[in-house]
Amino acid sequence: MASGLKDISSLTGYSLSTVSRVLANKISGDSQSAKEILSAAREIGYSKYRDASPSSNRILDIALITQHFSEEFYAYLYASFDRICAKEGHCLTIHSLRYNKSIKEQLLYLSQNHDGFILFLPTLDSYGYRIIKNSLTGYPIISIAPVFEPVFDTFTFDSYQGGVLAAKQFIESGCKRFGVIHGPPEKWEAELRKNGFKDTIEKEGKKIDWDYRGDYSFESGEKAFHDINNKEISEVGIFASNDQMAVGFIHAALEKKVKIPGDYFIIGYDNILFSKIFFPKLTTINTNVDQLSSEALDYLMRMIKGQVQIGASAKKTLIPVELVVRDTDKRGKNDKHT
Amino acid sequence: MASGLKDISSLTGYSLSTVSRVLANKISGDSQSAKEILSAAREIGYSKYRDASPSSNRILDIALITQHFSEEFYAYLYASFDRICAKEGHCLTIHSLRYNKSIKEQLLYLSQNHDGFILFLPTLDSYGYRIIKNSLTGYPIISIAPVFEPVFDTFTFDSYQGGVLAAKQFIESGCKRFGVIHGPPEKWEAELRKNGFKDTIEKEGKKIDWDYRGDYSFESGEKAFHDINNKEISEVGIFASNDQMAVGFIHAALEKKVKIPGDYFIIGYDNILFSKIFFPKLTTINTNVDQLSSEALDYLMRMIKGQVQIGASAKKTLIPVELVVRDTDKRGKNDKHT
DNA sequence: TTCAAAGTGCAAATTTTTTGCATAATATCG
DNA sequence: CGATATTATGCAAAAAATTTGCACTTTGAA
Repeated sequence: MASGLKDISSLTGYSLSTVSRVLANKISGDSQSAKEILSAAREIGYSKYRDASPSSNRILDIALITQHFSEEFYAYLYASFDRICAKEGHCLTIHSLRYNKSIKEQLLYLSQNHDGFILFLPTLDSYGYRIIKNSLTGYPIISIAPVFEPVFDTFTFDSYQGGVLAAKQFIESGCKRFGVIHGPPEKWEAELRKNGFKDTIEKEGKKIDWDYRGDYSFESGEKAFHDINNKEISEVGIFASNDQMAVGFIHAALEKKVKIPGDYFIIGYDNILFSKIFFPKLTTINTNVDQLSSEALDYLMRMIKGQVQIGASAKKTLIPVELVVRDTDKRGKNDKHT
Repeated sequence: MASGLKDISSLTGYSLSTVSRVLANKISGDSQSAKEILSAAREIGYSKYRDASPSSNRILDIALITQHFSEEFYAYLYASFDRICAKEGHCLTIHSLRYNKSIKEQLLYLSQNHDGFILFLPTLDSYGYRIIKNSLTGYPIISIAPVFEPVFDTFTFDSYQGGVLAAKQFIESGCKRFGVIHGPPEKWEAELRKNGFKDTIEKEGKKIDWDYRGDYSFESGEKAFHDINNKEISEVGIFASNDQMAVGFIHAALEKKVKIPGDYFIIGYDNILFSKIFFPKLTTINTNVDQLSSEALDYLMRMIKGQVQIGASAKKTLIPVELVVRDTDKRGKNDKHT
């Protein structure tokens, strides 16, 4: 089913020359003819479609490149990016990188069918990122994975601010003692969440009375509870680096008939579905994924259209997060079912 | 960055003629040269790559076509298909259909870059499926969405059997009264789950004492509890058409200090993450997504290679499901933490 | 060892794409 | 409102890319 200019010509009614010129950018891509020709070219899969400059009339294909993981968050992320992309009339495809194959090879192939990449590769190291950068110079790429030193322009949530918000909530509601459940230390955003919390507490002249090194899992939240419970510290405002650990902590506490809120107060991070369903409803930090998608895509689009320089410096954009007050922080104690 | 035979030729060292012949299937695709040429052709995105017959040496590109939804299940599904696909050395991409654009147009475009489709479109009606079938005759397509009358060869879980398993468990553990929480009636698989349960109960000469029409949501599970609780029927074995409703039911029950298991027994369906985490741990029907992916992909591969006829009759393949006994059915009462 | 089948490269044949030129349509400016 | 510049279009010739006939080489089975 090889397709050529002839097919596009007979499909649209324009002559071969016109079709050729549109696809070689010898005619401004904004005319009616260009629009028809480009859309026909895309539909029949004409190979030079992607060489046409990304005018207002061309559907752009964006690849979200990640590694699938069986977690609610991924479903959220994909749905959000897809929704925002659809709003702009562009097309999103999702791909999972294989680590047993050459990253370069995989991305090179994908770059043929797409106009730009959004990378979400939280486990990739700087070295990996540089390989990508070097094999695709001049190709529009942004990243949405939290890293210390970004190689690509990066959009992430303001994890540090999340910690700050949690700390402020505890302080303002009169907590006197503070604890924190860490995420895995190799995760950059986990450190930021913790540091935002810690710094804010200490700036107020208070200190962290207890901390526990978790790994983001439900089980490590349970273990965290048993740890603090053995030490018999109570009436503590505890910030968990994610909701899973927060929920694990509460679960273990309830089994032991320990009151939350009451004996402990908890704020989580992520606002996963179950944090608003289960009893007691979890106070947590909400991340607005649509806002992240929207800003990231907007920037990528401008990159593709040549309005933003590619590859100069790698800037970071932090998307604000917000506190969602439910029932597990101290303040929520009095007005439970909101 | 237009690429041609010349590029492939200089990349692989073979002459233009050889390259041309490999890509036009004038040479068996199993030779070493064919392998090198095909892989180079794919990497630089040569347009006729997909015309080459799907020999053992060609990477196949499969599209999983769905509509994204922010639910754990979707993340599971994508990860599973991707894993199985990777095992075979093929490449999976995921796409979300837009209902405000021509389905035909979108799929036509995708068919250019892929060797076959897996459809997961639970909300599409027969009419929509027929449009797809007619616009892509001869193209390898299978479906994994539960429907009454399949248009494409379909692989789904044996929902009816799930209901049967739940009923048997209740009967064998000595339950005397039975209830069911429906899923939305327009969902074919929800009806099957319910019917499997009902038929098995009735075959034993018993009857369904209570039923409630839910909509798969957590909230409708809570409402179901309030419904049965007002009617003061107790010691009932209740089969919920999904875990969300089962968990909602339990949640509402625990708030009212009603015992589960005890006053009610519950079996859910889906085995979502939280069903094994929360207390009491939910007895449920597990679906083996990897098995579904594996069988579906295997069949699609054979379709692509021409070993299975396309478009003759639309057969259904039912993947078995299994009962996971935890704490909420009657039997689980005695050995809680397993 | 022999012979058939499949693979390879060169150069010619064929197909596809681009471009020069003439003309038509559209926009711009006084 | 008309003169003029700019852009779009199609034909046919030119250029580029791809396929194929032919001769030669390699490989594997008998």
